[in-house]
Amino acid sequence: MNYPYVAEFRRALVEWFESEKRDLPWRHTKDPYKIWVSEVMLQQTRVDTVIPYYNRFMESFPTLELLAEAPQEYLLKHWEGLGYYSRARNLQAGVREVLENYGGIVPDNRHEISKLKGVGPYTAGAILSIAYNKPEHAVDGNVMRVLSRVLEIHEDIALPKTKKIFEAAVEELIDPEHTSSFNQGLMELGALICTPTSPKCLLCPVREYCKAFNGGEPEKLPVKSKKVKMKHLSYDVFVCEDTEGRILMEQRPEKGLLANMWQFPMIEHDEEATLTTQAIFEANYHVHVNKQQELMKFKHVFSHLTWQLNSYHLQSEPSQCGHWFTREQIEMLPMPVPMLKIWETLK
DNA sequence: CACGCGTGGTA
DNA sequence: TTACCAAGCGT
Repeated sequence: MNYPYVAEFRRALVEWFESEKRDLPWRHTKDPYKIWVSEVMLQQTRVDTVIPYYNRFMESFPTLELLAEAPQEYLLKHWEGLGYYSRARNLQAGVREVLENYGGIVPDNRHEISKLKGVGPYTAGAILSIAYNKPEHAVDGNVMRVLSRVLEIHEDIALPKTKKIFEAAVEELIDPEHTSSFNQGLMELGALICTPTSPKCLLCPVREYCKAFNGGEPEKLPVKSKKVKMKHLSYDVFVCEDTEGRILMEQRPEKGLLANMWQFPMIEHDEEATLTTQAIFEANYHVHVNKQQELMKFKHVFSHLTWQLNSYHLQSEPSQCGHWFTREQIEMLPMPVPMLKIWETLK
């Protein structure tokens, strides 16, 4: 790699991290299970968002055994609002693998830990370096941004193959005596100093060893291509309440978007089209509707698509078909954010 | 490899 | 408002 300041870079980064690191809940433990949970929650998710979820999760599932035994609906309720719900199912599957195949001890080597569901190259390296002090790379978006600037790497970080370049770089740079602080230091630097826009170079502990800073244009890095094409879908959503106060719910399929989450019945219609007729709803869900009133209309944006939701409150006769719940029971069901919005409005 | 998979914050 | 993100992984 031909980077002349390895020793100085390590020392400056580790010392900065030790003195400036944020006080975060998962930094009070070296329990590999807890580090694992924190790393999964942090995937594509902001620190401030994760903190309350992590704390609540550890109150309910302080050990790997308790998580392994949890009913999936109870687990998903703890993940409700955090997004990427397959992370929760994969985490539980991974924990069960550890109990079955490794005697309840999280593996301390990349080969075995990488076999666990939901543990990819980044998460493996993070657990190994933070919990076990192993000199393993943990390359995420922060690390690629920081090192693209420090080393002036112009490869497109949106391309999967580019990550190999950064993993190789970390393998050379990593401080073998302080693997945890080194890896976390790179990420903390990316989060606090070496930010995507307007990096705070004058506060950076490694600016003297940064090629982009010395070259003058750290904001031009990293190079990142790739645009996302959005799909738009429109639905009518029906909060159908019978004369006994029970409300009709449905569970989403076990694969795909919002898998296994609960929702009020939804019927898709093409853009700008008329609302679903009461007759169509009655036919689809086998209920007799007495009254219908508009609830709220709003847009919900996912990473790769948007929903236009028009919601209605229906009064119906009791029915034997479908899943009907009391208001108290609905509070226990894991629901995605757009359904929670409708629910909060109705209450 | 490209794409599917949530949500809330920010320029 | 649109765009782009923020500690990725599975398929």
